[in-house]
Amino acid sequence: MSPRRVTLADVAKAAGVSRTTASLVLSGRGRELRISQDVEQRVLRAADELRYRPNIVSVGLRTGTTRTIGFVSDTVATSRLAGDMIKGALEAARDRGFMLFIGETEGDSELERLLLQAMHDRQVDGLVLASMFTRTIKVPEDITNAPAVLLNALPEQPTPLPAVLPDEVEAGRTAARALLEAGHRDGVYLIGAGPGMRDVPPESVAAVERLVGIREAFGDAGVAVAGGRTCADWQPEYGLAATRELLRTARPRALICFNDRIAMGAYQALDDVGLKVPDDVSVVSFDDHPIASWIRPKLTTVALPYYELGRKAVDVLFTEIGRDHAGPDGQGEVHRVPMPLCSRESIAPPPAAAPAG
Amino acid sequence: MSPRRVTLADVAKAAGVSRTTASLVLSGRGRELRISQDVEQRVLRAADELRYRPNIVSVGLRTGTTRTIGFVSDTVATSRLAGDMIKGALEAARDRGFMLFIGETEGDSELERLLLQAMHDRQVDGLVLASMFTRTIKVPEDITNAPAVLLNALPEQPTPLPAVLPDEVEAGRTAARALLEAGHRDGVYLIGAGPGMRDVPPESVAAVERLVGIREAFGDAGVAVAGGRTCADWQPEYGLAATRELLRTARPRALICFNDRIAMGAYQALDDVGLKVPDDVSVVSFDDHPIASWIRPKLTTVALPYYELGRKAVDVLFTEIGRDHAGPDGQGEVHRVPMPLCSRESIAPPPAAAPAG
DNA sequence: ATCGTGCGCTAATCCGATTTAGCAAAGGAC
DNA sequence: GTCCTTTGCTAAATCGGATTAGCGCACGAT
Repeated sequence: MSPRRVTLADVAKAAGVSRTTASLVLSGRGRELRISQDVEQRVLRAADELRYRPNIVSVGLRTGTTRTIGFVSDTVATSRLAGDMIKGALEAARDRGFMLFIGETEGDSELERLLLQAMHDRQVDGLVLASMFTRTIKVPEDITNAPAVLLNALPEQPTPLPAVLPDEVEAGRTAARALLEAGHRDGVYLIGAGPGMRDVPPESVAAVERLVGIREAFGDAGVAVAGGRTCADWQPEYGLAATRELLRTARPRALICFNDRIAMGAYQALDDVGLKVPDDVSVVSFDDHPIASWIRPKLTTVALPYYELGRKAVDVLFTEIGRDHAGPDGQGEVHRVPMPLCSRESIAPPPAAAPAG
Repeated sequence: MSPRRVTLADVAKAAGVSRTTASLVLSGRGRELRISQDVEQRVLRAADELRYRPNIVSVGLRTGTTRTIGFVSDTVATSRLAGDMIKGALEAARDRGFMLFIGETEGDSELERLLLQAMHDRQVDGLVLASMFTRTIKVPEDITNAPAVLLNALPEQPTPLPAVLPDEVEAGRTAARALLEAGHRDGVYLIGAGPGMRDVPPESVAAVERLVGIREAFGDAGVAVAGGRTCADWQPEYGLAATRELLRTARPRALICFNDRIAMGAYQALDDVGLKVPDDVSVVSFDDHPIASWIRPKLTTVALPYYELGRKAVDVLFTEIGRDHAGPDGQGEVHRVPMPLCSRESIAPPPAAAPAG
């Protein structure tokens, strides 16, 4: 079918030189090894005319580098949430002429082992180990064969692997400040976790860190959080239930929902009792899920910077690949990516506190 | 750092045989080439003890097959909608010991060219060309170098490439029947396209085919669609606007929304005028987007079978890879994947037609 | 003329497998 | 004893590049 691929030998023949010379010229080492201008031009022209492209498989075999990185996740690739993470990784890789292998473990460590093996069999130059939601993971042992980076995950035990994570603590502060700046000082309730540091779902790094940031910002402002409700799962129905429960005993002025889906449930609960967002109750949330701009009024939320996380992970991976992989270097660095506030329509000054502007 | 990988030569040495023999045994051709039981056992044991795994890069160079397929899309991978398509493809590939390269073109044909090149440079065994939403695409010429399949896309010009698509026409019938079976015969309106065959957004294969199915099912039942509204974009806000507009002049009994986001907007419009779903107005939709089960009442919708689409595409690709790539074989086959109805809470019998059950 | 020295290029090896062709030893026929 | 088979295994070539070592030539110095 397709005409055979053009190889270095073809180029060499067309230029009337040896494969060695052609290789030297094309790898830019012609000068260094004293190839004449004339020959250099001939080779370059031949390569161009024949549309020569080096076979990366061959290069991979000889040099050990395949210009390929593996992106292994529990279920990120196919999570509707974090596709942007892949996108960021994809583009960062593309910028450097690298391709991405994608693999999913679904949390199954046997699958993970197999997947990492398959990637090593294909001589990937590096690995990104990603998690759909921020959490601590057990770093598989086979990892150390190639440079690797944790994405949206922290190692259970100390490892030399660097990690890239959203700056959740600062996000917590950001959310809190958004309310404080609107003038809220009373009746601020949390939905999804809190108010105490122990009221968090297990395994959720995000919950803990967001809560830390929230408490810190309010603390600094001398404001006390009025209360909070945990949710078994951060889904709309649980947000709805938690908010309903809250409304039975309290009259909130503002809600900090721990994610947008919870906020969606909260909207429904508020609507049920005739409370208007943001006039009666302000709502701020986290993630910037697409629904945040679909529900009305549009939700003000602190965005998870998926795209940047993906990019950053690959960037860090490349410096890791570049590094001399000499001795054990202790603890991997943790990179925090800022979470920007998406100001929309769900925050207003509290009714009582709306004097002359 | 990591101990050097175990190679075939290591196994051969450990078993006290030549690399040839080791290769023969491990590739299962030992019997055929008269290798003795004794030697066979020695090789097998050595390979096992050393945990030998063939280097796929090397195999790729020698045999030309890399057990890798490329998944090229406009923006599927990172679309929150169609991640399941990747998942299906990933799992189908994994079942056969294949890995997936992911690439996005973002509709840029130059990027596409580069990406396909990069994949060929890595000797992929086959390609999936996917589109985020069903549409016709211009098939790049470089494609013919390897087996390929179109996913969620139809070729602009006839090609020998097979295509895998959701069965949208049948989905249209399914949606229509869901209403008919609930007893709806009057006041059925379409939101997003229709009622005429010319009232469809450009480029949207889904719109046309869904409309065909809807009209057919109603036609067969002797029922006339009461009317329809097109939407410039199938987003909630346009669904909201279109439904509002409709409500100004009509009193619908049932709505067929062309996707779930439109339905979300329709819900809002109905809510605004105090109409209850499904008691006053039944709603049925397409896609089974996550919000379909988040909004209240939960939306009955005809699901886009993303996961199955991805699986099917890879399955078809494998038969394509298996085929003798001999002569030009005319037109590629079109595979349609069924779209199942997700019955939830948004359909009820029309008020007048709710007699004794 | 002889030797040394750059210059400009190439032969040969390697990466880790697969695959073809063929060799040495044992067994059988005559 | 010779020749032919069959058996059981291996040497060598190959895939497409990168890389090391070194060859042949021209030129200048002696």
